[in-house]
Amino acid sequence: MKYKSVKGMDDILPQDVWLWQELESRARKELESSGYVEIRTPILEETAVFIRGIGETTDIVTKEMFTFSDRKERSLTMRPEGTAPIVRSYIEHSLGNISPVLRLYYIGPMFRAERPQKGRSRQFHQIGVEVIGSFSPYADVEVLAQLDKLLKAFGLSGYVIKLNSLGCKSDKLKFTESLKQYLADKINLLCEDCRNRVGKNVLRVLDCKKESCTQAMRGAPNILDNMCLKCARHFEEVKSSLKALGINFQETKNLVRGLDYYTATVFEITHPALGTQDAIGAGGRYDNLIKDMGGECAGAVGYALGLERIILALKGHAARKPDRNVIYIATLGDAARLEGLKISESLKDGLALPNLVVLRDMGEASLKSQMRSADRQNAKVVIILGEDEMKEKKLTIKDMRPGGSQVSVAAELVVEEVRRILC
RNA sequence: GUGGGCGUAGCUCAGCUUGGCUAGAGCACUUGGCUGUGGCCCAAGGUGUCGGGGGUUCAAAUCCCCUCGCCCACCCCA
Repeated sequence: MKYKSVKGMDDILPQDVWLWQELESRARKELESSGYVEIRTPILEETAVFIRGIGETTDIVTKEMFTFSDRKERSLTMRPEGTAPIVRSYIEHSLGNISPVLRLYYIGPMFRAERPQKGRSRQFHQIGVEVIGSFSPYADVEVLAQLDKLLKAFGLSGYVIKLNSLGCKSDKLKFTESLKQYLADKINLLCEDCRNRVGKNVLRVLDCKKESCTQAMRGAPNILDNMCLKCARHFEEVKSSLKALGINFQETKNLVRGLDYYTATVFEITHPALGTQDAIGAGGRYDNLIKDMGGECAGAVGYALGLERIILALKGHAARKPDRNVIYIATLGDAARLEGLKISESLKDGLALPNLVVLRDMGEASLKSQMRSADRQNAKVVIILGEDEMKEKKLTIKDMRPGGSQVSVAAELVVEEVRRILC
């Protein structure tokens, strides 16, 4: 085979695409009915948007971005995530003027140059939400409640919402320092990865699964103990409101997010069906990002869902492929073929059927093989137009469902007759 | 970047251990049996770089070396 798709970038084939369309349309319906509006930002951004936005020491920025120079030596990057571009757009177009609290959503591909594995590819798709313009804990609650509802709308069950708070910027800093101090004389007890993490992102040592590290972390300082009163209250408010709404969550004190911009509330949705990449979605607050990127100070919360991972989690009890109402027009001869085209147009115009699909045969296949393909396409009705029918200005309409019969009607009456059979 | 597994028909795979007939099966696809009627049944239809390259051998899908690709896991993340 000469050409194949680029590593980690997969085709979504015709036989699978319905599920993607189904999930996307459910998401749009769900989110728009709650006042979210879609935003579409470009695939490419100036590299600096991500360095500033995600954090220059994060793994995403240091080793996972598709970055290249254009013809004028500008450094461009294919977006590895959706939040930084949206914040860029928010500032660039003063979107805060639309309304003090802006609810945005996006659906689209993201790109990270990682080694592919189950639930992880180099081009993957996210559905994400950003609420910009509020520091209130109720924004967090609204977003989480909406997220829970969206997952249910997808038909998902068995997922777990993990919740934590990192505290505000200065809390985070203080906590990072005290962790480093705590670990200063324990470096030798940690695994190789964690020794690295101490300098780069100490918080990650908290969720290392290695026995030796978990041991060493016993007695480590707690995030909650290092949190300022305001952040502690914020977190309490989020938790009690979620409980009041009946939304189940697990408080997970070692939950840490890898992107630098997260502050205060952070969360992650995991699903057991996935394998080791078990997060189907994650998000949190990013109260400093907008200011850090050059905008006015504004609070914000958001999350992103990995569509590929949602689909993996859905395997087994996936949504049913929607039923199509297929009408197949079988023709014999050139004149009939033209007439068939006209009929298919009048059927599409005249029949107000949901999911109506009118198929026509292209070539000069025998009636037998046309009937076969009609059957394979699950046609409910076949309209046969041959020489006899042309001569008499009539049509044969066959009901393909088990026990269905076949009638001959005048050409002008097709729409009516098909409606009688199908409706 | 680091481990491990796997590459034979469009798909799922057998054959490889112990080298040897024209490299197979099921599914799918096309056509026909039924010259204008689907599903079931029957029949016929394959120029497959046996992932690629090199080596060993009279002989390689099969053994050896290299390489590429895919998958799973680490790392990281949605």
